[in-house]
Amino acid sequence: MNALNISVSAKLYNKNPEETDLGKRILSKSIELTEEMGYEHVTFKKIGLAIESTEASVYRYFQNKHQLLAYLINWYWGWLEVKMAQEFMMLNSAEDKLKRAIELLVLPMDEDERIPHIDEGTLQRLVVAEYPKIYLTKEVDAENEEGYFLGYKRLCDTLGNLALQINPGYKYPHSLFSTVISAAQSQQFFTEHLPRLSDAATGRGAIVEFLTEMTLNSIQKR
Amino acid sequence: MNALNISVSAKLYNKNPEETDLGKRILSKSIELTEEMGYEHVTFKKIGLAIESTEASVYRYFQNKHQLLAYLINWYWGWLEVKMAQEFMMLNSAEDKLKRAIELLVLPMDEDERIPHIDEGTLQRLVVAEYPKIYLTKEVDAENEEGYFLGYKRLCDTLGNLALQINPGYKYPHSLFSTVISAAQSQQFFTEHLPRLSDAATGRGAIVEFLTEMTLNSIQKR
DNA sequence: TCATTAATGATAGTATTACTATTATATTTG
DNA sequence: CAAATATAATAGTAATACTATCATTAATGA
Repeated sequence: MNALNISVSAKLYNKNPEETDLGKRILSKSIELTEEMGYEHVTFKKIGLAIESTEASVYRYFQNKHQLLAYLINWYWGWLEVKMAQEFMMLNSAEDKLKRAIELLVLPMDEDERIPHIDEGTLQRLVVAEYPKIYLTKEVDAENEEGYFLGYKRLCDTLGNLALQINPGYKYPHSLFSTVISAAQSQQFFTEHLPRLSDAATGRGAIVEFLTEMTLNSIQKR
Repeated sequence: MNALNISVSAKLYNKNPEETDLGKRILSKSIELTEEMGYEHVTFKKIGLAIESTEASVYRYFQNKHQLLAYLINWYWGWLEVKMAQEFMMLNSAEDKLKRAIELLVLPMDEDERIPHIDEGTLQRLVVAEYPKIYLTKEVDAENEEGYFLGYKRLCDTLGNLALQINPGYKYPHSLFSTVISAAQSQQFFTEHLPRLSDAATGRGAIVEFLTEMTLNSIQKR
């Protein structure tokens, strides 16, 4: 069906939403609703209403709101990795790849027409506003074993390996890229809502520049 | 009474908890409970029980759980600033001050005996596990106007100004320190729960080193 | 010292949430 | 066509996040 399929751990759903029409509508509408009213205000009842079905139907696909959020966020990281892999083919140096990766983290996304039920731009804004909520819980260790955070980890590894290509002696590739990915999100949020916590009044370009400088200066042999 | 008083915006409480015995017990126990069972599982009813009073009493001090969390986190940032100011007096160079600031962000805190109703070590762990939850909401703009995030902003400014002493031309002091403060928290969390997202198996010393390098390499004129 | 006020305790009640369960109906598949 | 499966419709429950009321106690001040 789809030319493109993003893999998400089977522990992140009850029933695979990518396999049915109703499932896809759940994804589509829950992205919309969550971005619009914020995770705390979303309920399965509201999603049921939005997909013109019922609460019970949503529960057949996801155990609860938290699992649904984890699914969406993992889908996003998975999708970003695919995007990056595509773009990296056209680049030669690890440095160029890292620079482009940072742009992909920060710049607005346009819709991928191969996946009509997911609006990547809206999903990106959702991730900016909600991503830490999937791991900042007391259930983190149990959920970690279920693979709730694989998307983030993989992305971190990928970027960390690029850093090691530039400087094999760099000691903190994982820390650096968990920091950079996280900062990419929070700087977007701060620029919009808490501008005193950023210097990006001029927009996303400044965020990209800040992160790129920070990344390369950290890695560089000296 | 107290030799030391941390100032927290009056918008962060209904009735000042520092002024009464019951208020202090609320602070003390809610820190304990939140750190222990996680923000999501805390209720005012449970806090009421823990202070041997009632739900209604807790509501007299704080409008809701969210405001209470914001209070605690602001108190923490305020207290960190005081600590830093104290320690900075013994240091001369801006670079030394920054280094020490990063240590204070990451290393475990010991109890300040002047404030017996607040266990700073427990509060620090609470902040590590919960701090983004106070701003990642749809109410962020309204709460920002009420001063819910002043503690974070002030700390960011203070550290940003130190950076500007080292390099007055540095373009991203706010972005850098909101990133560093945030990374200080999340690296502690990752080290404990999602170790693939950090390289600090050796402990907090490695986090300090990572952050210090990243900070100084970013600021340095070159 | 008494009267007033303020703080707290005890209890009840409400709307919403986060589910679980049941049954009926439609659709698909073998 | 029979059987299995997916979904829709509905009901029900325990917990949560409050709001409200009233009684009791403690503190204050004339």
